[in-house]
Amino acid sequence: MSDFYQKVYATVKKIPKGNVASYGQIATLLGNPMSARSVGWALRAVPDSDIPWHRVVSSSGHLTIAHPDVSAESQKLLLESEGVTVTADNKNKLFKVDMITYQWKLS
DNA sequence: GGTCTGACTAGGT
DNA sequence: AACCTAGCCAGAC
Repeated sequence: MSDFYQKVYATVKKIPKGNVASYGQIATLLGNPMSARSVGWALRAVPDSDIPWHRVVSSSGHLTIAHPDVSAESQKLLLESEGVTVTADNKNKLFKVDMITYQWKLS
């Protein structure tokens, strides 16, 4: 397991319940603003369910998940269970959250 | 060690 | 507003 993965997981764990963060935001916190794609790559291989990966969405708020065993619908349910409103676009083919309201803001 | 791929993004059509 | 393109970085081969 590379340091990069560890950093990503550690940062994702810090996202408060009921909030979401973008891939780019995570990357910025790691010190590499341009490595948003790599953040997604790390989340793809999340080792345990102890990590709130569902709180990470694209910068536009879309649930652009691509995982063999987990669907965007599962992510939607997880977010809603934390009080995050998830809207459905294009007849449930794509979900998204309101970043203005729910994006993780550092204090 | 070069190439390809992708849970990304910002900017342009 | 939906779609396309070009940069980015880390992993897999």
